[in-house]
Amino acid sequence: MERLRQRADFLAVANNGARVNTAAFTVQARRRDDQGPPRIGFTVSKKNGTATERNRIRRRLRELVRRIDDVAPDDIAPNKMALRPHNDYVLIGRRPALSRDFKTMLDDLRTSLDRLDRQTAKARP
RNA sequence: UCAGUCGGCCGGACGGCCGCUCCGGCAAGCACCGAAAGGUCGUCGGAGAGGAAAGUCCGGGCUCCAUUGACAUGCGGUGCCGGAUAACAUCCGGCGGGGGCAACCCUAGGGAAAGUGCCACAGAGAACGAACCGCCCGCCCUGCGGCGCAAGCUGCGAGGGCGAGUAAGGGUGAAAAGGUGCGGUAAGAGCGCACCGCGGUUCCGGCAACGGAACCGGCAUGGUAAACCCCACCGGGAGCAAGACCGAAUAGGGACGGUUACGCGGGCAGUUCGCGGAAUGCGACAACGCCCGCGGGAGCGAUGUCAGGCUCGCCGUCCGGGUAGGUUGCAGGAGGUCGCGCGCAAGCGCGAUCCCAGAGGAAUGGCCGUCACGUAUCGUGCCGCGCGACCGGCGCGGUGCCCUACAGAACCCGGCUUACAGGCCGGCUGAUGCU
Repeated sequence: MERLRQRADFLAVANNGARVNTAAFTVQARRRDDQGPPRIGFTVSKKNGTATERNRIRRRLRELVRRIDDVAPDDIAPNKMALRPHNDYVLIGRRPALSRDFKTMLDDLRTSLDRLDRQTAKARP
């Protein structure tokens, strides 16, 4: 996956306004005006714990993003769940991400992405 | 067997599926991102967190800046001795002091006769040596007793007063001016003596810290230096966000060219310079900049003219600095392992062998399975004492829980400190039992 690495990119996504909260993380999204693949960044601030715990949160979030395309339930159209190209996403980790069930978090991410899609569709008619 | 003490080590294992980062080989289109610098994408093989990676408390390497050298002063640090080391506040081996039956542990351990300060409370007294209660002596008064007819004489483990002696005892304190004992004395006192302590000298042992012995001195020097201070030794500053290279967009700077398109005057500034003992004094200077004024010019309002206003250069090419960003520094090192030698040891030397993380919004992971370990509980077998109950120990089986503590490299090393579930190994000491 393409990663966001520069501070300016993170600020751009944060200022876009499209965001969805779940128990374990917050998702922010921003549409770019180019033809590149989706890019994603992770933010886990210091208030979430020690360096070891923050590492673990980021790794589980990263694994979520990697798995999002793999196994889509049959009852939902797969292209609706995936990360969209020419979009930037930022996942902000929270402390429950340390211990929350992995499959539950995967469902969380799917519904969040779905809601983000509808938000951005509403925002730019 | 129990209790203790010291040292060392490990810090889940194996497997499956799907991934991440780096290195090396091969292959490489000119595809993708970017204005550029540069980065991304394939395949095969290999490697990929710790004992503390942590705190950032010391010591170095490395980098840049500063620096003629030496001395002095200031500031900071270190502080028994010897050794190890690149260096250290570290380590090793000793010494002194303190604690423990012992193994062993603790120790910021120079100087208090250079000077200054402080020593609360209690207590009479806390430092140019004190005298409260006492003890003792002398004198006087009172009291009591004896002798005497009386005046008086005389005695007293009695009371009081005055004067002198004393520091043994009591009491206060963290500490009371050497300690204990004997002698001595009116009572006492290093006043004398013995031992201990202290100080000095000499000798012996030791590289040294220091230890031992002999002799001398009657005792002089209270404590506090993590109070100031004194002495000895050490120390430039900042850090990989160091530093090096590449380098936009935008704004701003310079040069040249084009365009008629700027010129002049004054003021301001300041770790500046000169004069001066000095001033807020006098004088000088100024690239760039800021302000004011004068003259000229250009542009702007639908257009022309006049008056007034506003703005002040524009275009092109090149150059330099520098920001975002990129690359590098950045993984072969005071390196690991093994062997031999030297050393009590810390460690050192020689030889062989190995290459062992390198991210950058930060790789080393996610989801599972099996097993081990631990723990709880249930069932069952054996042992204890002949049996039963209870209890304890051991074994087997089932189930549940934890399915693992502290914790994540960030330029690199040597240390220190702090955190840590559970476990393993070894040395030593004490007590007890058996032979």
